[in-house]
Amino acid sequence: MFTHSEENYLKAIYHLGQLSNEGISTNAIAKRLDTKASSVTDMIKKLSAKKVLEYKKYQGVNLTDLGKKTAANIIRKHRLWEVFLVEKLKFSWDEVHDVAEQLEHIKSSKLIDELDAFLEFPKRDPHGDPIPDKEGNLHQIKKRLLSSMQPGEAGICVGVKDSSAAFLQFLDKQKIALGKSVEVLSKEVFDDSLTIKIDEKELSISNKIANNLYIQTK
Amino acid sequence: MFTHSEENYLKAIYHLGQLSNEGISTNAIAKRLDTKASSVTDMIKKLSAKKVLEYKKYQGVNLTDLGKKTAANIIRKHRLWEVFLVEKLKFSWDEVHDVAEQLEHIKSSKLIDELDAFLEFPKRDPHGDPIPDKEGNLHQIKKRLLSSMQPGEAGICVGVKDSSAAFLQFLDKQKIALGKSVEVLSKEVFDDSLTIKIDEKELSISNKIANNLYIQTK
DNA sequence: ATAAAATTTTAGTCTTGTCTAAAAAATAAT
DNA sequence: ATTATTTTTTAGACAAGACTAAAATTTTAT
Repeated sequence: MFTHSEENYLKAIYHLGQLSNEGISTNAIAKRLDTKASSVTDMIKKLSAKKVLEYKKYQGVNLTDLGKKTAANIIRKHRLWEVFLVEKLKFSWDEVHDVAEQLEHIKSSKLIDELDAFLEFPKRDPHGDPIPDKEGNLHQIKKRLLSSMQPGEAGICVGVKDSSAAFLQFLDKQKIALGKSVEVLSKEVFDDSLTIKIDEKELSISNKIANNLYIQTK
Repeated sequence: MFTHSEENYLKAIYHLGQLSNEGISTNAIAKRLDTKASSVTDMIKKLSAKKVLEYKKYQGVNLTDLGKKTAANIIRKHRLWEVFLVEKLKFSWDEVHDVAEQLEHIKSSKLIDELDAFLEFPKRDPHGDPIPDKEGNLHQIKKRLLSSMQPGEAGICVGVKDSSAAFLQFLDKQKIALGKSVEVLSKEVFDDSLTIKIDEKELSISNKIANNLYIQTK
C-alpha cells in the first residue's frame, strides 16, 4: 500500500517516463511536483525500497514493472473520476483536475470497478487521454499535433496537450471540442498560424493553440 | 481548512455530543477513535485554537457553532457518498462505510452540491440516518427502538442503531429492510424476545436485535 | 584537461500526528 | 477527610515528509 505522497511521486515519474527513455532526473521530478530536489532524493529511496523503481545514485530513476502498473492504476482512477465529474456531475473539462487529484487516492478496488461499469467502461477521459485498463495497459490512439498538419489535411479533434483551465476555456469559447472534424485550409509562413474549417466555419488559430491540439488523421 | 485527522476528531466529537449534553471527555474521544488520551489532548488544543471547540483543562470539550457546522458538513458528505455507493454503484449497505470514510474528506463544494443534485437530494442515508443540509441542520425523524414497543403496536422500519456489517447482513438474511412495515405480535417475558409480523410472515427476534432497529410509529 | 556550473546527495531541522511514561488533577471509596 | 483510583495532562520521543545549507558528484565550458 502506498501513501498519498508516494502515489503522487509514482504518477509524476510515470508521466515523465512517457516523455523520455532516459532515467528520470531528480530535478525533473522536483520541478514537476513543485518540491525540492532533496525531498525527491528522500522519497526515491523509500520507493526504491518498495521495489517500484530502480535507483542508482546520481543516475536518475526508472519505474519497475510493478511501479508502472501501480502508477497506471492511479492514472486510471484519476481519469475515470474525471469522466464521472463531467458526464454525471456537470463539471466542465477545465474544472475536473483538482478534484480528480484528490479522488484518485481513494482505496477500494470495488469502488473503481463499479465506477468503471457505471460509466460504461469509457476509453478516454474528457481531455481525450486514454484510460488504462485494470492491468495498466493503455493503448494510445494515433494522433498528431494540429500544428504539424499541412493545408488540405483533415482529421478529428481527439485530445489536448495542455489541459490548463485557460486553454480549455479558450477552446470552449471557440467552440472547439473533442470529436469535431477539422480541416486545415491554409498556413501562414510568417507566424505559422492556421486557418482551419470547423463546424462549416473558418477560424484562424495561432501556432501556440495548434501546438496543443491533437488530431487523428487517417 | 482542516486536515484529514482534524476532521475525524470533529466528527467523533460531534457524534459523542449527540449522546450527552455534558462536555465530551478526553477518554471518550480516545476510545471512539481508537487512539490514546494523550493524542486527544494534543489535538484538542489545536482544534481549540481553530475555534471549533471550547476547552478547559480537565473539563472535557464542547463544539462551538462553527465546530458543529463543520462536523455536520463532513457527515453530510459521508452520507451522500453512502447513498451514491448504494444507489449507483451497487454496494450493499454493509460495504459502504470504509469507502465513505475516505470520500468524506474530499474538498470541493461544487462536488458535493452536484452529487446531492445527482442523487436527487436524498434525505437519509442507506442506514436511515438523516443527511444534514448545507447549513448543517439535520431534522431527526421521530423514531423508537423496536425493543421499546409493546404487542399490538406497529410501525415502519426506518433505521439501525448498530451499523456493523454483521448486523446489517443479519437483517438482509432475515429480509428486514428499511421501509418495511412491522407489527409486534408478542413479547416474551423471559428474555424480552419479540415475535413480529413482517411481509405477512411471523418472525422471532432477540432483544439484542430489537434493540438496534429503529421504528417510526404514528 | 582543468575550472566553472549545474545537479544530486547528505546532514540536520521542522511540523504533524502519534506514542509511552510520568506527573497532576479530579473522582470515588473507605 | 484522607487514601486509592481513575482521568487527564505534560514531557519527551518517533516516523513521515518536507525544508535549508553544505558537501559530493557529474556535466559543461573554456
